Amino acid sequence: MTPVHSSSPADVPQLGLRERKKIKTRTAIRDATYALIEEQGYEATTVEQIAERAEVSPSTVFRYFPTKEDIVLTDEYDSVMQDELRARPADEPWMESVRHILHRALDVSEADHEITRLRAHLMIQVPAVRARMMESMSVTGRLLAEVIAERAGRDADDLEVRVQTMSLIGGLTEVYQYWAENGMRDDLHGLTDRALHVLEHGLPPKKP
Amino acid sequence: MTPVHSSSPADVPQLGLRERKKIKTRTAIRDATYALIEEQGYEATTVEQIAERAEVSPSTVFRYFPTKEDIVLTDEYDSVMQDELRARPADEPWMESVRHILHRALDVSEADHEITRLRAHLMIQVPAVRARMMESMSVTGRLLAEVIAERAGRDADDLEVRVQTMSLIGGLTEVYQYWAENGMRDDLHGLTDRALHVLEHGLPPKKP
DNA sequence: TAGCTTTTGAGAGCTACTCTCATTTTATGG
DNA sequence: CCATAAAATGAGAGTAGCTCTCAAAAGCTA
Repeated sequence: MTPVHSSSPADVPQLGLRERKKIKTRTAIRDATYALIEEQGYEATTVEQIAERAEVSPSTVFRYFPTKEDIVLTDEYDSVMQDELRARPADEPWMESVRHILHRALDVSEADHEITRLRAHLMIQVPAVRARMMESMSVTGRLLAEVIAERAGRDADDLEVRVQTMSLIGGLTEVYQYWAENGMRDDLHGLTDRALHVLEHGLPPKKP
Repeated sequence: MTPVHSSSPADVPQLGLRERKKIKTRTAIRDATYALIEEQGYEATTVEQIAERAEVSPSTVFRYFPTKEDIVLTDEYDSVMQDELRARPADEPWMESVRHILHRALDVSEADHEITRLRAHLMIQVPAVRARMMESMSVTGRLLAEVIAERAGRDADDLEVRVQTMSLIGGLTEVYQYWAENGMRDDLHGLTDRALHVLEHGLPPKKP
């Protein structure tokens, strides 16, 4: 859900020079982007500026990332989440498994909490980013659906499975949005638990 | 959810000439857009072409619609739905109310089923359109939240209310997507009922 | 070192979208 | 009915995201 971008430069030793350079360029572009956005904001930052600071040509930027939004938003963590979900005991209720990996994902994102916050900020400020984020959430949803389908003994293309999954994604996206709108003060773990409770048992009556 | 664009030209008599012309221009742009998209596809259709066929200048097109996607997607029906939802008996369980207005909305969209299908098609073909549609769904969600909050005796800004609402929206969006992907053969009413059942009672076990 | 493949940069081109300013069109008040 | 204000339009210039092509540079293989 929330990614890591700053890869330690030493953890890929056996790769060829070509591959290593690619990774370097990729992170250079991302870092340049994050820096510029914090200085000037998202819209004010042009791809040309990004290219300049990353010391590559604009063409190269687009070779690495299809759109400007993707520079900020791409995770490589979807499949990791999927694997972790699969690693949970097969007889565990899937909602319980989801709860587990969500909290794990939150732990990871806390390590990168600068970026988590920047993204949250962009999400409520920049419509294009929000839209792109929803896109990527629905991709995550597809992966989730496969695992949920396994557990439920159903097909991943099942309407029921897909609806269940995307309703989950929708609810969780709203948690993030809520958190961002309220100044990122609340504890995301707590909010997530409240959300999962609603999704499992429906709206509890009254309270305020 | 799905809008009407072709407004009968006679149902706005007491409006000034100015207002009438505006409406005419608006629908001219929309009709031109729909026609061109069916002839050439979405991407191949430029705003310049749209302007030409609608007999206005490109500037005017952008004065009426902020983005190209909006020409295809803007509904004026959100507030109508909200009103209808409010008109339901106050003691009716809100899920039941939602079911009612969804089926009503589907009836309306059947009247315009050309456009409903075109949109569904664009939704699975054009990422930008899909993204924009999700945006507009989440706006609908905000309106829904207000009514659901009333019924549940809660605040519309409540995390619980917002999560419930957006999970509903997420699930329903997936119904539309499912329908589009499967050649728009199924009955949307039936699919919607199945979705609502999942959202209310969770994933039923096994079946295929 | 030679020859092959991959990556990069330069640059041209398209289109969505914005802004400004002059011109036309509609509304209004005397 | 005309003069004047207000609103809508068109023309045009400009920005930026994004695509494509082609030739030069860099890494790989023998």
